[in-house]
Amino acid sequence: MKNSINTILKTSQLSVTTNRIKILELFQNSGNALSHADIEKLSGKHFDRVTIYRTLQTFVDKGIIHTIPTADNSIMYALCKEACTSGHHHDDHVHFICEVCGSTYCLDNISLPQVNVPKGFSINQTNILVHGVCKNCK
Amino acid sequence: MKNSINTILKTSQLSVTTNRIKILELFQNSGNALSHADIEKLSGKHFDRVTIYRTLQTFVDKGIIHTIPTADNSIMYALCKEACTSGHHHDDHVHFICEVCGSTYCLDNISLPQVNVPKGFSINQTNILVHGVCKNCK
DNA sequence: ATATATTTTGCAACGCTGTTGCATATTCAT
DNA sequence: ATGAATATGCAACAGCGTTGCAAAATATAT
Ligand SMILES: [Mn+2]
Ligand SMILES: [Mn+2]
Ligand SMILES: [Zn+2]
Ligand SMILES: [Zn+2]
Repeated sequence: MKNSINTILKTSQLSVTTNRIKILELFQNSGNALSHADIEKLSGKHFDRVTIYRTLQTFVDKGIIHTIPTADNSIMYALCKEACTSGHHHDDHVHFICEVCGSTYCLDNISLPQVNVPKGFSINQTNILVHGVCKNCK
Repeated sequence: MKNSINTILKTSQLSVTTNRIKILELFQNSGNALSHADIEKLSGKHFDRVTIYRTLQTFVDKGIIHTIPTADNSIMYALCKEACTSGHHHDDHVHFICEVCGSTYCLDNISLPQVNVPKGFSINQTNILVHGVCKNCK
């Protein structure tokens, strides 16, 4: 496990630091999306707030994680499962937020629906956010 | 026009004030969605920042306007066109953000696509945000 | 129309989230 | 091991939104 984290960081041309290893571990162990606040709590406040912001931004830039816009204007982050690279994300999947447990899921196995727009409009990117109850909470 | 604004406010059991009339006029004249910052600019800073926050929140509570979550974590507001009432919104339509002019459209005439979720998940609400180029900018 | 009660507004102060500059510490390459 | 490059922590700051409270505006009753 720690080996694969090493690989992820090195192939992204990032220094391997305690901080980055710990944050990547949190994502891998969680499975679901995490917020900045989640990471602060889960890490036991061992590293600085600013460092977490910078680490998350770096990971997004490198295509290691992607952001998930939410209805309450917080930002969630989740590991990229598809072949995302530096500056080129391919995370076009539905995101699901459970109203009971609060978990945010990346539904990457679900087909993205076709969205219709009026004549003259053209689509570049589609974000779909679904609220409901997850399978663990039903 | 001012008469219909009067009606909107009174049927929502709200006092008719200069402030609320002005903000409703801005929405009616704009046609597209507005942010808090937009309103501050358009109103010429004649009323307080806090009053705008409270007015927007009141309008949302009363079912006069609805919020639109955006990918850059700002909040946009738009007039409710469907029969929204206090505490019960029915604004299930696609929102479109033009990457050229920045306008946010409520596409209430477009059919909402069917989103598939895995077995065991149930849907309560769907938010669809489309980025692209609008008909005025193509 | 006037007086009273209710609601709204503006101001000041505050909290939360995220950012930047810079000196120090850590990691990397030789 | 040494020096260069990179990452971190700290402090300070900015922006956005919230709250308490007194003054002003609006609605209601007489
Ligand atoms: Mn995702
Ligand atoms: Mn809308
Ligand atoms: Zn759940
Ligand atoms: Zn446009």
